[in-house]
Amino acid sequence: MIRAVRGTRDLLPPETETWNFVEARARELFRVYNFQEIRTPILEDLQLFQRSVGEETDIVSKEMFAWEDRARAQSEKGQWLALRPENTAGVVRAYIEHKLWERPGLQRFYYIGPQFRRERPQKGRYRQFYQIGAEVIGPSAAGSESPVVDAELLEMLASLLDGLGIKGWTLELNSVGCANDRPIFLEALRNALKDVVGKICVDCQRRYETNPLRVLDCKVPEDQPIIEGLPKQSDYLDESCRTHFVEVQKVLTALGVPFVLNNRLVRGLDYYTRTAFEFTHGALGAQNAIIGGGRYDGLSESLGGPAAPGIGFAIGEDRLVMALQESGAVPVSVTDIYIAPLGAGMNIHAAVLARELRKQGIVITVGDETFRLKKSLETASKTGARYALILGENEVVSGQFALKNLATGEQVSVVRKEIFSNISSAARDPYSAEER
RNA sequence: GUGGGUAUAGUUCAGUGGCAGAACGCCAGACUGUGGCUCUGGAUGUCGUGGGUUCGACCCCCACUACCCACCCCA
Repeated sequence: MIRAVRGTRDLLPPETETWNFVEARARELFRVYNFQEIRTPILEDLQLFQRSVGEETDIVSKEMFAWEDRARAQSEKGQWLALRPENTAGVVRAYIEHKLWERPGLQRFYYIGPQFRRERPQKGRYRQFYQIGAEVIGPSAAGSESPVVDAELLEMLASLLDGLGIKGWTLELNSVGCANDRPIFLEALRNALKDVVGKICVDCQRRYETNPLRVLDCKVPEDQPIIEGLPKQSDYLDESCRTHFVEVQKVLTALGVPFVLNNRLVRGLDYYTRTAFEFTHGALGAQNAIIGGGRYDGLSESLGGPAAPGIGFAIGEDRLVMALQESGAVPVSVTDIYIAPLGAGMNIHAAVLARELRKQGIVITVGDETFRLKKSLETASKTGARYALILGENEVVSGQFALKNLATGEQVSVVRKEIFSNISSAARDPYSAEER
């Protein structure tokens, strides 16, 4: 048997209803905040990620699907391609490639799509996973560095989670500084670590060499007292970063978005500056981050573009869906009427009637004239139809249709034109969340 | 890449060195034009794969593979 490859999975109904629900809600929210959709290729030049995400990050150094493409000519080498491990780099590449800074004002993009990382799968982590993300980017003169932009983005996310009915999320906030102050902080951190390196866990000893910031993120209980004594990023922010961060918090408070400061919050990608944040949710297992993001004021320049500060986030859609399922409110698809043709020659009458009703927007499933009525009603009931409509010789002759409410068992006799009005009283929004 | 767990029906899982099981689901009948409840019957399977031990292996041993969870790392 051929199976879905490791770390990938099929999303089946009815779960896909939940995915569509989440995406529809996100699109609606993006529309109101004036974000527009951007679709960048899944395949990119490997260099894009080496230069943005960072050559030394785990994502690029060992978790990317990358390969050398076939050479175009015998004398040439192939281009190295990669499946995108995240979408911000692609968006910024497109921003530069199409000179989008020439467009007036701030650019606000959103995307929904698959990303790929060659990691060992576990709960909430897949090799093909889905992100719903957004980016705000533009010249400083357009206001791209404004802390209000940060706060607004966070407020939008809070609205999304609340609007989806997701309970128990936490917004963790930090500032990771900028190119001016980060080297100073790093040096202080290294110095402080030098004295305690023998006392910390083996992973942290390795992090001390590779990525000292990660030590702050350590979860080993024994290390916590030591970490408490280490320098804090917040004490090393330069004046502009500090005021920026304070302003972000002020606006957030004014907007009524709850958050907690977490000066140990570290982002895994090299390009982040200043505001860094994470929305977490309990009951997701070890992978509790549902949204991650932050500012990347230098990214455009490091990719050869103009100065174009920006901020963005990525929602782990797989995890968001899990959180939604935890909260219990997931949408269900509904069949309005199951038409049960009864007896030879009734299929054709059923098909004609189904066409008429569907034109009115009624969701119809049609049975088959060879089915016994008992079986049709049973199938209708099991597949979640609200009504069954019996269509046999009697109905064709009399023009009176037996319309049965499958929930209550009530059955009425109606003429063709009354079918719609009899069921539409319970009309519903296909995207409204209903208790299953 | 590392560690732990798991692998038996469509699903969730029992099971014993000697005939392959339950519940739910599926199909059919009781009830020929009335579902849900009940009852009766039926189909389900290379017992993950490949070796080994044994008269005999779903069971014991070895290897492999896959999945799950966790670590590293990250959404």
